[in-house]
Amino acid sequence: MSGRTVTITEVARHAGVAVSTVSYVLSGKRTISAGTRRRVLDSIDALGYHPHAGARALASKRSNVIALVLPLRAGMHVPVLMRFASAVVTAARRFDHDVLLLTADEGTDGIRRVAASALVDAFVLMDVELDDSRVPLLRELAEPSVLIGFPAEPAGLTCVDLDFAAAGAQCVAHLAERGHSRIALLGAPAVVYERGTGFARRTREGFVAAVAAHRVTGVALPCEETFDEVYSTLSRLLRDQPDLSGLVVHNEAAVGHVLSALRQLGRRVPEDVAVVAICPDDVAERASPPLTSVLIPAEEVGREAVRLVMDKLDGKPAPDATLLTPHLALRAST
Amino acid sequence: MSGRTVTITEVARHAGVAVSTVSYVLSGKRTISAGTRRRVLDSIDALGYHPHAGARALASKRSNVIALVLPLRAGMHVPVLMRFASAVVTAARRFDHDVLLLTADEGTDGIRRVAASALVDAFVLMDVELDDSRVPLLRELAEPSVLIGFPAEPAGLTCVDLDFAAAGAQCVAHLAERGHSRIALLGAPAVVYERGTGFARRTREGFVAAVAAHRVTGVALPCEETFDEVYSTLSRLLRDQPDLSGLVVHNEAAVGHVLSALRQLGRRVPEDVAVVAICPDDVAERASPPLTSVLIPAEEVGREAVRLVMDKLDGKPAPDATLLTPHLALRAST
DNA sequence: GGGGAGTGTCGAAGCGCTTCGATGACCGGC
DNA sequence: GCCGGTCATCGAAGCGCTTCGACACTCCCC
Repeated sequence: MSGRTVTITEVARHAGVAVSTVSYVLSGKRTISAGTRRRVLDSIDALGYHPHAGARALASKRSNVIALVLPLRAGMHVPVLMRFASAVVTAARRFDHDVLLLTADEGTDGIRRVAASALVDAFVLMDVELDDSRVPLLRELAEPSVLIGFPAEPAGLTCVDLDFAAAGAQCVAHLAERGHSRIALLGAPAVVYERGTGFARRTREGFVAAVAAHRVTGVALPCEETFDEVYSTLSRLLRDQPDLSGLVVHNEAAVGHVLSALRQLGRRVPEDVAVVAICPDDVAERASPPLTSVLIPAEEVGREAVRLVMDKLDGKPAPDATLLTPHLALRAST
Repeated sequence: MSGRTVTITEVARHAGVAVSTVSYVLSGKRTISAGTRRRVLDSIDALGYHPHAGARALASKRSNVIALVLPLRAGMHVPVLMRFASAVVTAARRFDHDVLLLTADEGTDGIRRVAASALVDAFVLMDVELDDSRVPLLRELAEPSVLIGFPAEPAGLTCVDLDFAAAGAQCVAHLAERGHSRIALLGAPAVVYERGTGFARRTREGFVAAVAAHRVTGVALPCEETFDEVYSTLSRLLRDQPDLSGLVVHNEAAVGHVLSALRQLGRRVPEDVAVVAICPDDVAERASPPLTSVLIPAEEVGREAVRLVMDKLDGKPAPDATLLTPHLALRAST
């Protein structure tokens, strides 16, 4: 099979109709009688026809490809990124679109280039930061875009993310309900807060607000990702506050170290210290003990981002902000 | 700026030349006088011209896009995958190509579809397994492809990977030189070996061969990824072989647990047990103590894969197998 | 039983680019 | 001073598709 590539003309000839009729069968943009449609569809499959993407893009001014733009900083959050990416591809396919991968190496030029060359119809940006250099460019582009994460000035943009403030608050509420009155948040490395990464700050804000609301004592600390740093942070914390009994960990890479360090400091989980994590499910499940956690719903975020960008492509209005409700999964650590 | 999109016709008019001349300036396929070239290039920049990707693909039968096909199984190896992906994109850009991301969800149909629709010119497959359903399809496609990893029957295919057998052997050699005569390999979870994943097996083979060659005692065990499993495997191992003093860990997810478990079993690293890991650099560096490791050179593999696929696109011959030499980085754990 | 409103289908004109053959201008050799 | 050969450039023919206007029917209402 597949000697040469099959064109719409051959399909038309095979089905005994005009080329335009085949096109209309495929696009559904004009009514076609059931009989003709059948014949055309049969010919399509008999010949193994696939429309030529370039020709289609040229004639229709739509490439049916969206760009997925990777974050500026590699190294953070990595496994989650992969799940986002995979979710975005899967969701895009459901709208009959493919996904072009763009890295930050090329910076804003890459975005400009693929937009200008009509390679893609729209953009999904992952892991947007508060002060993101790609954002101003997006504003002047004709192509629609959706951001995963929130920049400092999100007005007029379409952004999706987990509601991290609610996630932080939910962890506090959970620990408070369990009777813990002195708790701590171990967050991202200090540099991440300084850089102004939105999700880290928002979690902390949610934590702080909930601590006040629930009338418990809580302290939020940044947390480096080496065992030694985690160990010393924790031992200091437990020395200063011996009755600390609840811990919220929002740092995927440090989760394992936190558990090891507690073990080594002679604290049992959950008997002495209850631990809630904000991290992907697989990390929480693989920990020992498995962690009660607020999962980062990568699939859901990816799917939602694609849905929004498709709405915008169709000219439908899209809400500026979409915050996905966090869900707490109960496991052995609380 | 950028009211409407600029076409080659407008560039030609602006520069006072024919459309074909502009095209030849861009492609270099015919000689153009220096003066004309200059004028054309100036016009291109003045107008901000970018060739329309679809039109170009239609006329030239080349899309300048390659497909990057994600592995069938998600969840394994994840951060490394992301680095591969990023390396592939960066390398592809150097050849003026973009990268389309394909997931396994769509299976072989996705590959067939993008090939038939001329969306991509070539394929790079990540994390190929011994018995990979995508391989037979690739063989019948006209588009060139390169595999990262090795299937069971690689004849006639172009494959790239780290030389895992050499990596396993190198770890053994390193430990043997340091005077360790009783060592063990903690590998991937049992299911990974059963599934026939190439890199896991090849590391083990390299380990076993090197153990014999260096006349040391060595045992290779699969290794699950929860702390409890790691702990019990290790404690059993140390009970049965109290003088075991060298450990090779080829399981990114278990690295942290191995160190915690050793700590908890009262063995110091490297004083009591020397540990070598085969894992990405960042994992080795973040461990405590930082691990001597054979790094998985994601960037290099990605770059090499792209280079090979571009050679094939140009009709140049490409070697069937490319094995990248492993490099051992000395750190505190041995 | 003639006019208007749908239906279903066709033909042709592009979309923006590459590429092939043709054409002029210019050169050196006789 | 005319001929063959480069060199630089042009014009036009597609590439495979979508879309627009036109056309031929059928149906129904007055």
